[in-house]
Amino acid sequence: MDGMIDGDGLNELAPGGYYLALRVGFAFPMLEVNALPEPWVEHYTRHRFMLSDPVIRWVYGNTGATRWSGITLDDPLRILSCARTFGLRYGVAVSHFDSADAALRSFGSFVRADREYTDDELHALTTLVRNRHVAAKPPDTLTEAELEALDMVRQGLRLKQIAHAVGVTEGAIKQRLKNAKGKLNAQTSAQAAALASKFGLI
Amino acid sequence: MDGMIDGDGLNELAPGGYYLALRVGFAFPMLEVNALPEPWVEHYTRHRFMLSDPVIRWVYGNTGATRWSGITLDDPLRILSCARTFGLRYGVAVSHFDSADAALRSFGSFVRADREYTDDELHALTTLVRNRHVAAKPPDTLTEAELEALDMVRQGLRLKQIAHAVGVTEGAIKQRLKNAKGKLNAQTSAQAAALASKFGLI
DNA sequence: AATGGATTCACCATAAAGGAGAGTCCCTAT
DNA sequence: ATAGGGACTCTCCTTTATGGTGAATCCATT
Repeated sequence: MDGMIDGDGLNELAPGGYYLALRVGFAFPMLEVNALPEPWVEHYTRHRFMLSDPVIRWVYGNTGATRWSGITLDDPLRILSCARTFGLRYGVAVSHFDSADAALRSFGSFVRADREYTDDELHALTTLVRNRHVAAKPPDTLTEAELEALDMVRQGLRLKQIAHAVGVTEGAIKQRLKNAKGKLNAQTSAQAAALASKFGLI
Repeated sequence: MDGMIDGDGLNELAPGGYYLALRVGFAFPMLEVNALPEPWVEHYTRHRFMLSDPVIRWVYGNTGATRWSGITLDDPLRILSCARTFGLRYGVAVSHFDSADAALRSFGSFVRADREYTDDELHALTTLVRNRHVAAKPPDTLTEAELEALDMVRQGLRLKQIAHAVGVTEGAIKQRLKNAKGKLNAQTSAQAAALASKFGLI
């Protein structure tokens, strides 16, 4: 339903579930993918584990990859052992930090129940997070006029209304939307507006 | 540009800026509004203050409202005094927890530079966060068929393609989208899809 | 001065979206 | 049982969006 494809073996690398937070800025990520088991998500949410979670604290304080078992931060709420009771036994945390790119971070947590992760898998997951981080980068080539038109489409205005509000002809708005669709690789204005919104461009 | 209106006096209550995270679930909110001063946002982001920020830790551990000056949690990175150097002098933290509503929390941080907040203002901000929390609640009356159609609109499919993929007539898809627009109070399918996406419905 | 890019606009044909109305199916409350 | 209500379906018609083509303008770079 989501249209997300698994071209990078994520389902095989994390058969027990995973969590991805891509392009975290001030506090929260532009894109969040939560494929952890629902019971654990429910329990984690209800107990507000995030700020105490050693995995979260590790990815905020480090760059690279580590097995959960290699995290030496204290765990007063015993969140990691609690996770095991939900079947989340072996895990890897990956943190990617791209200082050149607006200080945006991406991180992921990956789980399997059968055995500890290998060094190769750690490396593969590091690469995966980096690739997803790059893939989630929004295009920066859209002009102000194009973004303005997209934003008004998102708000439910018609081309005629947009043209009148902006003070140009309807043809100009069409052209702006057409350009925007091309740059966002979108088939329709609705998709382009949704993409621009998801990317935080509007 | 965003269409957000200030019908609740937020600009007067927080002349120095504010931050709102509405309907926080597993880790991240459905809606984030960051109206803090840009230099502070930049500094805060680059230093990854969030997990250490006593204000964030307070809202995650409490319900209600407090002045920043009344937060007794330790502040090893001296984030609050650092904030003062950016002009964020007096602040209020509000945390709203609605256990009856899927364990979703909302919180906000509000700033003014001229004087400490009054009790009345604390109360007003508490009400404001609760109202915003409720207002951000997505409608739950959309049917599966309607959400399916909206999701395919968001992905850039045409009505004809949607109808063919789903196995119904184009007219049926139009009706589903019409119903969805009514329920979401949207003028166009593009707006409806963007709204449903923002609400996390699709 | 020339090149290229971005923007703006017009015109036309076609495709898609939107609106009104009515019928069917199914579940529920009277 | 039966009268609603909601979801779903469909048709007919109107309005709107999209795609293609061409062209003029403005601007920064070469």
